Amino acid sequence: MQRKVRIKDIAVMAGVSAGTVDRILHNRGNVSESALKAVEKVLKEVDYKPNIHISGLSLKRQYKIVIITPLVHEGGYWESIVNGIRKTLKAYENIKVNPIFHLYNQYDIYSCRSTFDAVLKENVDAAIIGPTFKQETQLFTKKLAEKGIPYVFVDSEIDDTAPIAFFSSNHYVCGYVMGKLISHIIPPDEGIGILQALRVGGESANTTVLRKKGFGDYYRENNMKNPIVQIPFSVLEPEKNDALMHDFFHKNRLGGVVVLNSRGSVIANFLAKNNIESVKMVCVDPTLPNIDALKNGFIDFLIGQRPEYQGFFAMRTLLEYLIFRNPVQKENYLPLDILTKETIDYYTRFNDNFYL
Amino acid sequence: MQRKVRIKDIAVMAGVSAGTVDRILHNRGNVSESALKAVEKVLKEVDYKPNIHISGLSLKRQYKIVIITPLVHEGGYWESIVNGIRKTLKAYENIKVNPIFHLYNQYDIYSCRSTFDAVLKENVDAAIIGPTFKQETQLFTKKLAEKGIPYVFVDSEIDDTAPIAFFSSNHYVCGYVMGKLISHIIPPDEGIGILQALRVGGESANTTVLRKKGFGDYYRENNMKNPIVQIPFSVLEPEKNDALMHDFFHKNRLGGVVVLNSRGSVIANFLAKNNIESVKMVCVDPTLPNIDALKNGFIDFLIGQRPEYQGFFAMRTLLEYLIFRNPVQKENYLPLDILTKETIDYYTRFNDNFYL
DNA sequence: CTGTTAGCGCATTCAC
DNA sequence: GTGAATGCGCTAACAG
Repeated sequence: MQRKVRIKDIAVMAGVSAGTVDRILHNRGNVSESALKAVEKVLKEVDYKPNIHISGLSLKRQYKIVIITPLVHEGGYWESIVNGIRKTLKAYENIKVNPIFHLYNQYDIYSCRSTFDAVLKENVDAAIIGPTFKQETQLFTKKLAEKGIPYVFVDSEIDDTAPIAFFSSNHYVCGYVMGKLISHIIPPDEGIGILQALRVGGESANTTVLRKKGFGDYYRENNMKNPIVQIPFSVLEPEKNDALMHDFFHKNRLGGVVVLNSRGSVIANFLAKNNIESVKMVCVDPTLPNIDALKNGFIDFLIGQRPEYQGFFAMRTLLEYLIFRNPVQKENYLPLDILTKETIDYYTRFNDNFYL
Repeated sequence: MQRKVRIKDIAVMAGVSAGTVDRILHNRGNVSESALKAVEKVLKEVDYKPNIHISGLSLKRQYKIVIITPLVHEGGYWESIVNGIRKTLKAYENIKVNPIFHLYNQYDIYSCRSTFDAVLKENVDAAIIGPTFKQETQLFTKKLAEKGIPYVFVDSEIDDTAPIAFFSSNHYVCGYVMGKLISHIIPPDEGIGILQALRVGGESANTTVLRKKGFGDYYRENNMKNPIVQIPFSVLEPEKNDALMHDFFHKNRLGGVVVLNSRGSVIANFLAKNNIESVKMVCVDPTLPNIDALKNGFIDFLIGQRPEYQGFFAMRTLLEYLIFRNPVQKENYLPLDILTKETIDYYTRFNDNFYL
């Protein structure tokens, strides 16, 4: 139980004052070469860990942080991410941060673009980005980099960008596991329906593409024989979906459905309404409607991506980086949780109560 | 973004000094009736949330907390619980606590008894207990209660005790889900082997009994037809197990094995050594050997109980209770994580890195 | 460039 | 009984 080393201790050991140590720790300059050397020598010998809460207590600086995400829906995936971000702010209440939330329509590239433009006009200290459109995000982050504004990604990463960190699940593995799970619960000869959303601007979300690849690889590696069929579906014209699906399920006799985006409940509800109980489902994201479908037995396995933690750690990492400029771990893949009817309640209750 | 209310604010509102408010908040007495009323009135109007970090900063008191658990093994279940406890201590470093770890042999009731006796002789402020033997624990906690020492359980709860809280998974549901998983991966006619450990003192661990009940209920509710066979196994005479199992697997042709305690790797390793690859396995607890077996394909599904979080929240709850005497939530069931070969790495990496 | 000082929110003296 | 003063570890402002 040896006492923690404090700034004061370092000051004594280096033969300088606490103020000087603080200046060095924060790279505030105005320090002589000799003082710098003496302190750095001590720092190498001892393991100094600043106490972030106390630090924040006396820190006058306020950090302006933008959070840019797709539109948040109640009980949805992005709400969980935002909740996680808010939990960090609560847990580190001593640190003064001014969070600014910007939401864009993830199915409309123009909405995303104008949100990015708006952010660039503000003067922010850092950004948390939930990306959807690859090129737009690359352009945006390039401008952030030019301004020296650090940023982190949540949900997924984007090629050719330089975030200080990203927090996401491995979407490829997610799809791979979905393949495994569906293969466990339907006979090897029955058809599997796949759902994939269509976006304005022609791009399919990066995450879905990766999941599809994972699913396909599992399918091939394990010599699955189930016929694969695409389920037609439109996010922008939802009124057409019911007819599309009626037609589809009339023509196709499926053993199971795999939904590679978070909209599994749409299919599940369709099946429920039409009393089709034989179709097994594997879906992503414990959103409220998905949880309902899981509990009612229309979804058999649901994959969770710990969105609260993505948000929580993204904000926490950003704060620690802003305050101490410590190097941070860049790649952060969160667990993929396999949820069933039996385990879902414990899962959600825990996520609701976990604060800190 | 309204400013947090501080003790100072309450003092002004109630027309008293900060010292008086503090005395009232902590029930230290020496307060006049009129001051008490004025402050309590204000407290009802505002939502005062003390900042635990700053509180600890100026708190002189040191808390002596015993942690009583079964022996800790490297990469084992109980090590994770202890790690979680340590993480709380790190996250709340401003709070001065003197943790005392007591370990007993969970397969020997006499070891447990003498550990409890030793603890009763010390003067502690609170206890975290990982219970195994029902009666012993009831006797022990009764004595703690007489001394007014608060305690919390991790891993499982014990009937007829009054902990301020317990943190465990729902072992019944765990067994139930294990039944579901094994039913997904073996044909309906193949045999299932069940493993259950034997203990000195005749008692089988409470957790295993509950899991067995859950498993049995799933089996019956779903009209499973697989023959069930007990696998002979001894923890105290491990040298006999190899011969026992040889004999057993020679006589029985199994489709799968369900291990209701954390020793699944023992069977998995046996199967590996004897090149028996056709037997599917569902086990509990991502201990290092179990993780190995999962990755090598000898275990197919592993159930995780978030032991780190059990420890983390147990200690955190205890500290908050000791410092603020706030009411705490008593029942705390952690999630049951379903792990596979594909997801295990993300799971363990996350648990290793989660600090706070 | 540097040491000293005040103050963050809170608990704890110690005079009054 | 009570308010004012002190200190926890850290940062910021200021005087030299």
